[in-house]
Amino acid sequence: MKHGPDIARIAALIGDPARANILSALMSGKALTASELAGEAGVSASTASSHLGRLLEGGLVKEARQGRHKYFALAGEDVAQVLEVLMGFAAGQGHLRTRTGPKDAQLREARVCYNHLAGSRGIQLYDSLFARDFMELRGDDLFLTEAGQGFVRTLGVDFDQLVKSRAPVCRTCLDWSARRPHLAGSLGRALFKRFEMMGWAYRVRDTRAVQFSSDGLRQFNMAFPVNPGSHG
Amino acid sequence: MKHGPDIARIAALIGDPARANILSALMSGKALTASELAGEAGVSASTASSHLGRLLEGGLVKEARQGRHKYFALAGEDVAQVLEVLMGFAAGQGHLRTRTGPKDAQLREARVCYNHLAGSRGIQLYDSLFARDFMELRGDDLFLTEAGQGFVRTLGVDFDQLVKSRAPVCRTCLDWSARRPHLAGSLGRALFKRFEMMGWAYRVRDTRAVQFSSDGLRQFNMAFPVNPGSHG
DNA sequence: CTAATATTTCGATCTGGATCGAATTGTGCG
DNA sequence: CGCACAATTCGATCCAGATCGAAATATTAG
Repeated sequence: MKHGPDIARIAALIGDPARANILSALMSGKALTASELAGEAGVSASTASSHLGRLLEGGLVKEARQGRHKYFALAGEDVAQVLEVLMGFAAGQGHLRTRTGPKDAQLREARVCYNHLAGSRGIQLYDSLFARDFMELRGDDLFLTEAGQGFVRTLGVDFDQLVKSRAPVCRTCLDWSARRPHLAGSLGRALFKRFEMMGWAYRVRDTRAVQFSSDGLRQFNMAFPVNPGSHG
Repeated sequence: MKHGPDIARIAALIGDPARANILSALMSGKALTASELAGEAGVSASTASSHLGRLLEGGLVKEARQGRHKYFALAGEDVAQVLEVLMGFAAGQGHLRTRTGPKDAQLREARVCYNHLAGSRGIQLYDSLFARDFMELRGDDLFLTEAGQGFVRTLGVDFDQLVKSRAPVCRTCLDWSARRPHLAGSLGRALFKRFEMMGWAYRVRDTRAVQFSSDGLRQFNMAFPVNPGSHG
């Protein structure tokens, strides 16, 4: 009866507890098999398969066969974005599934959002890039400046490679806890991958939490300093 | 079976077509009666009432009795935010309920997001405030600079009044069409209200679309100039 | 090829919740 | 007070879809 995008369709997909659990599990960015996801969601393999079929058709997840396993992952950052915002709202509603624990604080500090860094550290990264004129807005899109491109290269990011692929390099993703944008896009993913490779940070098993090593945090803070009050 | 916020609960609320229509209708920012919403959703009064009860309990809408009518509105900007992002994703999925028409182009240009300006004009406003150093980031939050406070006063916004109320003055809302943040918060609301009062823009009946008058647009462009490539 | 494991399909069941119309309650108007 | 209209409650119906177990199918390992 109405105009506008069909939000009911996709909200209904997320609205089932089993599917929501599946999607939440995939927010870690790791691709998981159908049986693993069945376990996460607490349902039988057959029901999980049915749910995955639906999510697939709905464009929320994608599959990748690999050997005898079939791996599932979120279809893209758009999906992660939607889930982030939903989580942010649900959390704000005070309807946390489990009471707020120490794990939660860690998630606010640093976590992975599908494949890029989120949480306070993610925001720090985003702000720092702006503050140092490494990133800027042109029209409606984010771009790295010349200086910014040089900068990320010093961090070991193959920038030319990123540009070659058709995926957007810089993109905004809204933060779960702080309600502030942070850096997504292929650059966001590449940077986080570098942090992992350089041993600055690592993922906590079976969680979205990201743990910085003490030395890694120092290096991170040097690479992405914060100058309060000088956004731009 | 999992950690993290209960997104299924709220997604399920949005996931019903009738409720989604109700929420979409409320995105116009206007408060509507139960019967009006029933009409929007295309269901009987009794079912609408039931849905509204659910939405109320779920914290997505709030009610305000006024005379013999009971007006419903979105519970807050958080809700509008969630709906915006969902719409953005659904639209990107190519699952528009109706094919993209002229109306749609107008929505991209300027529309109301709950109570503040969104679309290209909303982004222009947001960017311009940054470019002219009227708004800045301190830590995780947005603030108006001294100059910015003076500026909005020249537009007729009672800034002190905004600060007095406990609601956040500046807040980010992610844009539906352009995937870029724009200004929400009580300032976003106040500014849009001023645009209406000054006759710069008016809402198109029964739509979220915002139409600028030709003179109003000129004034708007003067007040919020765009300097491409100089974000900050 | 055969065995083992992963995944999907099928058939059957069961239930939450969406829906409506009629009756009831609530509120303001005259 | 009583009428008119708004809104909710109630009772009844009905169905999409969530679920499972078992059987069928795929895929790799040996």
